[in-house]
Amino acid sequence: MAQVFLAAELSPTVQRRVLYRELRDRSDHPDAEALFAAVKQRLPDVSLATVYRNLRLFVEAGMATELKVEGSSSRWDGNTHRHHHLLCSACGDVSDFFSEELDQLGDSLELDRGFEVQGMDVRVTGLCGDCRTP
Amino acid sequence: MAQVFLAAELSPTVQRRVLYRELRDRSDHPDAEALFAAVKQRLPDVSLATVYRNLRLFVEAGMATELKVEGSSSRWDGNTHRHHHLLCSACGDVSDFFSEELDQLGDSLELDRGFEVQGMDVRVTGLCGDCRTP
DNA sequence: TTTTGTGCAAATCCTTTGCATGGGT
DNA sequence: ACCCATGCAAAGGATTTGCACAAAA
Repeated sequence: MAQVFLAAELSPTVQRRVLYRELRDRSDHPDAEALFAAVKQRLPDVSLATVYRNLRLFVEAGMATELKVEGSSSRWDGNTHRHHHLLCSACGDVSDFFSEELDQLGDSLELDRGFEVQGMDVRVTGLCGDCRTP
Repeated sequence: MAQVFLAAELSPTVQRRVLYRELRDRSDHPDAEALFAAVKQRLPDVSLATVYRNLRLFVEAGMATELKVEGSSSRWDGNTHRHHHLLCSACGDVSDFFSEELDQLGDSLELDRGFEVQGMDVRVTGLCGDCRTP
């Protein structure tokens, strides 16, 4: 993990390390409050402001992504590999999915207006396994 | 336009008709403030609350879509045809694009966990024509 | 006259910021 | 000592809500 902070030119404070580890190790795209609660278990005095401040820094450094979805506050994503999202319209759950074909198609998209592609996020909405058959 | 309101079971008040028309006739995915300003030209006494209230109703009725993008307030989209979005990371511009292949691929996506697909929004980020070569 | 929609203002939620303190080098 | 990150509390922006009045049925 040390290299990550080194590369990002961010000093690896305890708060940052605990926050980053939490974000990286879970795949449920938590919001700031959830991360705050998790970090607080280890660092009872941490503040919500610190969580927000550092999430912003992580995003700037490419260590994380902000995911704004309707119906909730921003979700945060520590997965830096190319991937896309499944959004459950019933429970609000967000999960990752990967698709070779989609990525290839994305790379070769013919876009008019000379748009220069930097990235792509596919959001598939629907019902997750749990919500489909209760 | 009357049928749209009929189908949505929304009474076609002046405010709603002006707002809907504005939203439907522009493709720049305006935010609530921009729509408010536009509607105000015709209805000087309209309130921002009415704009927000009705946008929500439009979305519930499937007449519009909310588009939460980072770095700005919610954008609203009156295009009800299947389409995707180009987001310019420089100027914040949002535009539509269409792709047969993408839609077909989306329809046939093999998703594990028994996810039942309802819709798909592809967000391509990058530089729009204007920002690419200034 | 009953219902429904509106304008206004206040409230709420999420996120950011200013500032004094504390920790690390 | 210096600098940067933190905690706290206050500020800020976007959106929603309560309420009294107006419009429509």
